[in-house]
Amino acid sequence: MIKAIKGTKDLLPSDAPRWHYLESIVKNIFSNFNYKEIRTPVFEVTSLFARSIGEETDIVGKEMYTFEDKSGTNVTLKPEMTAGVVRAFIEHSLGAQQSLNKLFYISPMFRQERPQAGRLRQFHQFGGEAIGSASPLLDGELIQIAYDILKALGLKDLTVKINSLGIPETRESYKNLLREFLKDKKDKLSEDSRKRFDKNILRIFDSKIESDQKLLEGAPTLIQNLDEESKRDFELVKEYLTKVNIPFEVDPKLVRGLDYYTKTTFEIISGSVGAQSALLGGGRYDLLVEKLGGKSTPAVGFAAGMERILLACENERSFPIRENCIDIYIIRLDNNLESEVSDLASKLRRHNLKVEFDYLQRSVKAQMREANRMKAKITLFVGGDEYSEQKINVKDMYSSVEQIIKIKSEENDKIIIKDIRKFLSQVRQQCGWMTTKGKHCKKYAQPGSKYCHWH
RNA sequence: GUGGGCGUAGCUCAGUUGGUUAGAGCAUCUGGUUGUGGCCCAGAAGGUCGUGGGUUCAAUCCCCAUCGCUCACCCCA
Repeated sequence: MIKAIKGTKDLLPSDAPRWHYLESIVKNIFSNFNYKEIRTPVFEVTSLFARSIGEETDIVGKEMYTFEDKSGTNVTLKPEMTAGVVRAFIEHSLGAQQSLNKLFYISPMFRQERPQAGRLRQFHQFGGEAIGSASPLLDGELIQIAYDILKALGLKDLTVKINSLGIPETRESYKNLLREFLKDKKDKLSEDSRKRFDKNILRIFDSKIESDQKLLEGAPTLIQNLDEESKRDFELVKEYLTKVNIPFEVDPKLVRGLDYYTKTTFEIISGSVGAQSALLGGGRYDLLVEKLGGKSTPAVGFAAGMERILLACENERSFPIRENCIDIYIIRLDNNLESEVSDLASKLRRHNLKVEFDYLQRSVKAQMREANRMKAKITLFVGGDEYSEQKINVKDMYSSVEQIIKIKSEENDKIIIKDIRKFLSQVRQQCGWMTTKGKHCKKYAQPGSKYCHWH
């Protein structure tokens, strides 16, 4: 049996409602803040990522899906979105048409890591990028968008962490301070942290090893050593968050791995997923546009892991999924009426009704079971005496009330549509089929029940 | 790349301290009177016990290898 590649997952029909729900919230909230969607190719020239994310990072160093295409071009499946967005921004001179571009995206990403809970080789991110302004209002705005999306999904166990990395000059001098501080303790650091000491000393703060953290006690923090402008901007970000009621923690250890960050960085972590607890992360990247060959343009953005978010939602049972009901199931009473049933279904479907019928020549009982399973609001019975009198039996599946209605006038089919619609809307009103408050749907939507989508 | 755990039906899992035709629940299908669902009842279908070797009269069970899944480290969303 051929199986999906390691670290990739099929999103099956039963998963689709959750994803649609998440995507609709993302689109809605971004749209309230007037962010426009951008879609860039899934693969790009490899050098784009090497230059933006940083040669030294693990992403570029060992996690990219890189290959030569038939023309010999070295291409890479995108491991993150910012590089591609900035490339598109520059290539299409978006900055010339509009001084500030507020963009969002939803897209698959690829990184060849060992899979684990909340980590896949093909995964999905949504995110936002505001390119063209250095205003800390945008830092705050993006954190607010991110936070509001997670809240809209019903998530509770969230922590917003923020920090500032300052500008490269102050960061370099701070690194020297830290190097000085740790110099004598280097031998006592873990092996990984010793590597970080040489490669990217700031990342020692990320170490999960207790002894490393102990050695860091009393270390100078980056945030105390910021330049005046970064300090002021950071204050403004905090002010923004306070005003919009977003609880946050200043975490001087929040370093983040991508080379292009400057000033504000942030992360939102969840206590309801596994070890990979960062649901999203982002920050300012004021130098990246210029580095990639554009005009010097400040920017800020974030990226959110959709699988991780959905994992947190499932663990917290944070939102119920509305049962997928159909409007009408047509029952065929005589097997030789197959084409009539199909014909009727086609007409109803063209009237924007969700209609299903049996394609397998099954018995009436089996058809009814199917109608019940699909949670049809009403069933139509086609056949028998009524049908020869141009009438059909309509049944409200919730109350079991049946009614004979005329199916055809001499002139056209419009009358039946009208009557069926009327019956359907009565059914909806009577028992609240369309809402989760309705008795029937309530039964099916109970979290933990076997009818619930959460498993 | 490193380390731990696990592979029995579509799903969730029993099982045999090695011994005849490998089980359950859920799901699926068919029935329970001529044209009616949910509950209930009856029946059916569905498994090379991950794969390949080895030990043995005999392996789903013991040993080895391999593959897959999973969790954690690294790193990151």
